[in-house]
Amino acid sequence: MARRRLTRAFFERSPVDVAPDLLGTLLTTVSPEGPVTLRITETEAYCGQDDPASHAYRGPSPRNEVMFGPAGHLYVYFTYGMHYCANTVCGPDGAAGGVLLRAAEVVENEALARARRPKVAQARGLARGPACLTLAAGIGRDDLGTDLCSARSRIYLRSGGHDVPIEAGPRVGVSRAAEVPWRFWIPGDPTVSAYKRSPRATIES
DNA sequence: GTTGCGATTGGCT
DNA sequence: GCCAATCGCAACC
Repeated sequence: MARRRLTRAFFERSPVDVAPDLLGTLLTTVSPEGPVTLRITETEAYCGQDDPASHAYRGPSPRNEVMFGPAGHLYVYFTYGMHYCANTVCGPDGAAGGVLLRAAEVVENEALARARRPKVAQARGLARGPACLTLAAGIGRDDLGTDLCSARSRIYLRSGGHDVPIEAGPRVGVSRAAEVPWRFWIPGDPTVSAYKRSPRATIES
């Protein structure tokens, strides 16, 4: 039987609880070329205005306003002048929590994922890294604000149906709150991205 | 108005 | 391992 979409209640919890629970879940994006499904293998939690590393730390702005809205929506941001990254909004309205989807394994329609990532040789590299994941899934600027819990959205998450092992450690590439262990991954999975500490990383409370 | 740099990636040394 | 690519945001002047 088909698995149901993850519920609003799933996302209304703290991002620190949601992030590990997203490991092993299935992200499907439906486009005119067909569906692609990814099994999430790596995530990071960002805790709104309590978290110096979060885009929401300094309060609402045109860029981050989706994070301040209801849980279960997609926050897509553009960075380094060329990449998109995707988060699920988490926590109660206004808390501005989010979980960054960092890496995944392609489990349905690898052919389409490969067409979107023509230079990648190995299957495990198709969605290895947050900007690679959005490319393989076909997620971009237009998907900002998508309600993942709506029955009609073209992007949704479902339970993978299995418990998975989980490890936690510091987040990749953040220059503030660099020691907080809010990155979660499936240990040993070849699609998990390489850890890189930010060259400007400092410790904050 | 100007400047510095980012929740990154891939190509080159 | 190092660094360029490339642009929007936000901090500063």
